[in-house]
Amino acid sequence: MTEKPAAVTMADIARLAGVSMATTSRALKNAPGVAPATRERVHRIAEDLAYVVSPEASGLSGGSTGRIGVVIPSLSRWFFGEMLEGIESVLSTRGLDLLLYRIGDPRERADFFRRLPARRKVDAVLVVGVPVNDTEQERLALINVAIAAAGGQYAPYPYTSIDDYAAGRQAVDHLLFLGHRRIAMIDAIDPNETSWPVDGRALAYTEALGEAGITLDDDLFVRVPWGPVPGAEAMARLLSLREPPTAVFTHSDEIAFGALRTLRRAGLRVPEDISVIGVDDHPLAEQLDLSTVHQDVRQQGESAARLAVGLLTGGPVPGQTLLPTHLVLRGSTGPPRRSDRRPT
Amino acid sequence: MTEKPAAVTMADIARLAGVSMATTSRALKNAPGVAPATRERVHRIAEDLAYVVSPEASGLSGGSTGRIGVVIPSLSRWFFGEMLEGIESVLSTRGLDLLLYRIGDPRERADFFRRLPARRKVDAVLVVGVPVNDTEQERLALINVAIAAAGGQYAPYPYTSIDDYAAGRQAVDHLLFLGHRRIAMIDAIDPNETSWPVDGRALAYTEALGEAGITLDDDLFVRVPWGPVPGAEAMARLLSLREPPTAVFTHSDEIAFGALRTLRRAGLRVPEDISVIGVDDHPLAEQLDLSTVHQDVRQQGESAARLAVGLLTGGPVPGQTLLPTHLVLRGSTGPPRRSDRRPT
DNA sequence: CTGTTAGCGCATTCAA
DNA sequence: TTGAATGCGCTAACAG
Repeated sequence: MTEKPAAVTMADIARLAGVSMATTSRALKNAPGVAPATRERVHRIAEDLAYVVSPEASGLSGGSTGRIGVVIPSLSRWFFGEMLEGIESVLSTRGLDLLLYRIGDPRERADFFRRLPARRKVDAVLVVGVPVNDTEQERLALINVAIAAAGGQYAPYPYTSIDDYAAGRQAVDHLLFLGHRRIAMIDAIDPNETSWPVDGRALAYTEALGEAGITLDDDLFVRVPWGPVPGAEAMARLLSLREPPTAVFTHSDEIAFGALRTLRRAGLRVPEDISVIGVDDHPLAEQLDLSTVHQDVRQQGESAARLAVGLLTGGPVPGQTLLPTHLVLRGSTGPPRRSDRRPT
Repeated sequence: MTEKPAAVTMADIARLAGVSMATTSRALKNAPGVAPATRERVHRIAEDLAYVVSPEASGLSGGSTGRIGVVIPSLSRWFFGEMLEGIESVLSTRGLDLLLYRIGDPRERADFFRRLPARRKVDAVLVVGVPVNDTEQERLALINVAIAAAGGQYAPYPYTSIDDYAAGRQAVDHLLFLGHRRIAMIDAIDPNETSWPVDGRALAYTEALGEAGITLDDDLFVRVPWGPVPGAEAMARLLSLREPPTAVFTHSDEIAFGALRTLRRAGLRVPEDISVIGVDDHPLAEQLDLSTVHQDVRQQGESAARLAVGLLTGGPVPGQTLLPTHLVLRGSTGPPRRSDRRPT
């Protein structure tokens, strides 16, 4: 292996420009107090030599890293990918680098909070979709940097998300409006969580039914791990009831996809026999003609990233940003059959 | 904002341990030449004080960053998310950090290669799904670090991917085996690319048909931007032909999803009227009962990450790793109707 | 507006 | 096996 050629240093360009390193440094970072002519000369020389400051040296000396750590449970799921894209887009325009920390299963999670691999490596941490419990909060505090959160907030950090309760109400209220009375919900549980915090969407389900004077039926509320396959199985369970629901509200679209599949296999028609509605407006929801509650995940990512940047620059940041959601009605929802309207 | 408390430095733990910083440094990194007792004492004290070395200082002094830059076109698409997950998993076990650089549209791309934001920030670069042209290769070389690639390789870097040609043959040969003669392909083009390199899957399509003695029909080969919506539109175009195909091979599953939707809306039955097969084995392919060619994307990510790490540690790395693919037959493919077997 | 002076926290010589 | 000395490349006071 050939040795790396020594990189161009600031000293080099200072010499070439005939000024001190201090001036060079100021000129390069566009700090005030440099003659325009000098500044331009320095910039040109730096450009010619394709010079870039060493982040290590700069960080060591200046105290900041120019990096933001993003802690996230998944990279392959659409929701998190979209979120990450939003985050990345604002960080990159701010010239900040994005350091990725994925914590999927409980082991990785425990490991992250025990070892804190982000220590001394980032200026701020952005926690995405991970409810941080008290113990974890204590550990996280050791990193000693600003912390913000997005999409699933159960800790005292500034955060951005949708209003899950409102989203749930939009879906369930619509089913009620269509005339459904026997409405099921397939909720998602995180198998990693010992005690999952109150789910806004599930709360919306129970309250909406309650307000409509409908007695809750435990059989109609099923909780499964996230994903299309568990969604399909849950739907099968609902179909095996003596009196199946006429409509199903799922925690997210990808669960609904599974549910739709079960219905198709069972030879049932949607929405004539059963209505289905999800949450997300996943890109494939349109392909599957699934009614859903739209949320702009990318925008959540952008907003959360701005929070993190705001904390960094010391600016005032809102403690909580709730982004709006709205119904997207497609072909998977409709009124129940007449015979179902007035249950025996 | 309260001032950050000064962090624990190596000098602190050296003092506590009653040894020099040199010894402390050696002990901490388990370098040879330290008495076991000393080493253990140092480690214990470091543990107690929750000390971690400053990567900035260590990097500045030692010369490496401990970071790998990943250049990737999308984060929200399943393929890239899955790839990233594979990459992240091996890097994290190696104690390396993952710096994310997304280059989506041509502007971001040009910007990346012009500014080279990864300069001096990483020990190696992993390029995912981005064909790097000659000019870009020259620029990339300026970063002066090891480079590896994954999934879409058109540059002289060690890389991992599937054999696109083989994957295409698996799909098209199967359609031929079923008895189809009038087979269409919906290929994906990257609108960012001026001259897209030869697509292995498209090549497989033309060669397979050629070997079967089938004359190519330009109308049956359509190229569209990636995604379900373009896929749906392409399918519509194929259906508008005087003599539509009896089977369609799509560049990827997500294009096939769109195609399936068009067929459903058109009231056509799959596979009785038209067969559809994709590539990827996307998680939702099963939900949609789509036949496809399976590839293990996560494993590609892992393999590529190992390449990058290998380059770093100076170990010998294979120039090219091709991962296997295999047919997954589901309900979207079947023999053509008898009347179609012998076209007039 | 510009230069001088000190470090930032650590890894390496080289001696001992 | 250990320690002292030196420098990695840059920023931040402080003077001028």
